[in-house]
Amino acid sequence: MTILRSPAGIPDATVARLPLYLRALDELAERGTDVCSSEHLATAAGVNSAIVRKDLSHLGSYGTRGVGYDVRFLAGHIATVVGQTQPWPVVIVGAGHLGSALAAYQGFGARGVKVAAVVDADPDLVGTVVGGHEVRSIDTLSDVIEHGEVSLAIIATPPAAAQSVADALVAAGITSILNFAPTALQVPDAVDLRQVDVAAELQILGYHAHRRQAEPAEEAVLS
Amino acid sequence: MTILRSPAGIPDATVARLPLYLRALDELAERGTDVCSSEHLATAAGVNSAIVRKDLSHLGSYGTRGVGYDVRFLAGHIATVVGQTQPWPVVIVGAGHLGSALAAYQGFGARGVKVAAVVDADPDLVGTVVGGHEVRSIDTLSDVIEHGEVSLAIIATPPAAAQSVADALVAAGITSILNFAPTALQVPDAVDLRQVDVAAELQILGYHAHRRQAEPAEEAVLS
DNA sequence: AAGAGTTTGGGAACCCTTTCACAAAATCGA
DNA sequence: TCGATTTTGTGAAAGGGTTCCCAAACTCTT
Repeated sequence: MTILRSPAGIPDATVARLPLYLRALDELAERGTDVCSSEHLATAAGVNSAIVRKDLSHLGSYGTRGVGYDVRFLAGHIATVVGQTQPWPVVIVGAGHLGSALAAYQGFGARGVKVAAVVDADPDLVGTVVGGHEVRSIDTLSDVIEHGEVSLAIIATPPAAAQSVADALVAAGITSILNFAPTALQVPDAVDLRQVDVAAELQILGYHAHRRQAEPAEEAVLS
Repeated sequence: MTILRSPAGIPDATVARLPLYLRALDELAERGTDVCSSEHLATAAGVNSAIVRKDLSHLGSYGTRGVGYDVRFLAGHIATVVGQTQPWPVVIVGAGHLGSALAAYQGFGARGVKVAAVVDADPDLVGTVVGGHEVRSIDTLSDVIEHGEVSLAIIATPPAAAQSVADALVAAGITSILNFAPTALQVPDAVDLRQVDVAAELQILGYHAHRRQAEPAEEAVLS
């Protein structure tokens, strides 16, 4: 049996926060801030300062004690670490409501993501334009991928179609998939799969809301 | 300073998986499966069986050794635990591409979520219909909330507007927010905030893809 | 030059989550 | 009825991640 190592380097939890730091740093840079403390960055990123320092220490020591971090330098360094020196080209599979919304999203550019293609199985949608991208037939998927146009894929199809789309993506050599369809996809270990499930997020919120209602607002601890 | 307890009961990691089990169980029930093992459910939910058993043990002992779990019964029980006996009404703030896509999403009903209202600040959008919901003015937000129409809120606005929307939601008494805007919102401790950041998800995938490229496919461990 | 004030980096403790492993409880076949 | 087989439920171990805390390193003021 094969075990997929996650060899050297950066803990998963840290990797998941690097994009937040990057976003926060870009914002700070735009506002003209040259240097920021871990406390400052923590607030901007929505986490606490201890975790910022620990996370950044995994990337090496780029801060100055008594001063803080150089905003532009740190942003550049994180961008390098996450491989964002060039925009990542992504293919969006599914040009329904969600796929169209993603295709039209203007915020990708600043975050190192470029929509390279939008494909759909519905002949009526093929040829239409969403967010400046002409929808191609799903039959062109392997061409698009194998010609090196894309390295990341987003699945925005109905759940029933998601598994066969995933199979096609994997067959064409894609190893990174972001799945919006609410279904558990089966992919090889070597493929990196992330899931976004909006209904599940709401249900999690619902659980806590439900408990708050049930319980008579228990006492807060500590003076 | 106030500390928000997460008092008795179910670990956060388990709560986050309950919606997946619920979805998987509903699928199994539709296919006519009456009983399933932890192994079976694990495959359907995309996790491993040890975790399924541990998670379900937090809800009480509802399985039968040597047999498995009653699909319908377990689904009903989980639905009760997550407070999904009645659909949760949600308000969507922002009727742009993403807000419209969410408003039009047909899958919420089956997952215990009901879109109660869609609001936007743009006068040109107010009065239009998205996914069967007439867009109301954002000025009606407090009315909608205070009249008990909704208990969950989705922010689907541009990042610049997100904080003021969050403030308005909190002022109106909302305590559960799902934020799609790529910005760190500042809310009171008592408010439950979850974040969906599509670009960040892609950047995380990018990091791993980047590493795969860089490293010459290191050896697998174990024979 | 020296002392006061800031802020990083990282060791150590703590906490949460996952995985392991197996006794207990059920079914089934003979 | 009994032994073989299946599968749950759960202690215990292992593994990560977060938080705490403080020495070290820097700036600033006097």
